[in-house]
Amino acid sequence: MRIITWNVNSIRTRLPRLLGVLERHEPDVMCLQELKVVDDAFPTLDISQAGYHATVFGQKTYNGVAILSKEQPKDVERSMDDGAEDSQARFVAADFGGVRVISVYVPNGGSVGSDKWEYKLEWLSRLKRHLDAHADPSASLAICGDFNIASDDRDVKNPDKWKDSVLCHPDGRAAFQSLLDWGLVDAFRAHHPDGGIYSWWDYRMLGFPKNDGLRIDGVLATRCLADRIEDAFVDRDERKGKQPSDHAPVVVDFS
DNA sequence: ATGGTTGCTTAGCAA
Repeated sequence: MRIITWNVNSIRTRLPRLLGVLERHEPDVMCLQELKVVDDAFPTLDISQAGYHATVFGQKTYNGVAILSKEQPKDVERSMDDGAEDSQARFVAADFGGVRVISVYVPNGGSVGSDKWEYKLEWLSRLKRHLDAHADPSASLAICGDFNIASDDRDVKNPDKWKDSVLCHPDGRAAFQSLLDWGLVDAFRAHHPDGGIYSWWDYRMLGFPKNDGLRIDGVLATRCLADRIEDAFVDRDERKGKQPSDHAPVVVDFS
């Protein structure tokens, strides 16, 4: 089973690239973030012609997540079901052949100490509580997405530059660790323990040409799934050329 | 300490 997660930063602008990724990598499941369109504007027909179902939780202008899949989704959820008031589309989940897959777009956090920062930490603790209430660490579960957290400095090209940012702050890293402690393995980390492979580069300041990157996208898998990791890589070529997303797709294969 | 770029929406926000 091949799972890809990709923050496309606008499905409208990225559709040609997305169709290319589907054709080239043939994922069984593809988690998307930052669609920036409402459900009705999602290119369902193009995705369908490419051979994929689309489970969409869209939003105008900001956010929006989806799961594309060869198999029909079952038991779709579009919220963490915790009764919280949340106007932001950042969570969608479905079952595919006995594997529960969640596509998440964790809040960026703006700047440390801001309202957006508090929202990020609260959102992460809600996700942890969601797992406590609705998931089982001994079942097959993969949380895939843009976590907006580089969990340690192995995932940061220039740690000194980024150490005080919302992507590397200790409070965010602690929240990420509490997800792992619940019973998840960072699949990409497990396959590349040395780090030095990144999934996001700022559009500004020549981020990509200088490889000033961070790995903030990934797949968190429960143990039974993580035991079956066969391969994990970043499709760095997708960050090249005209109109790239600022994120590259992260691919993980399970036997 | 600021600013740099991209996308959505149309001057300003979010990332």
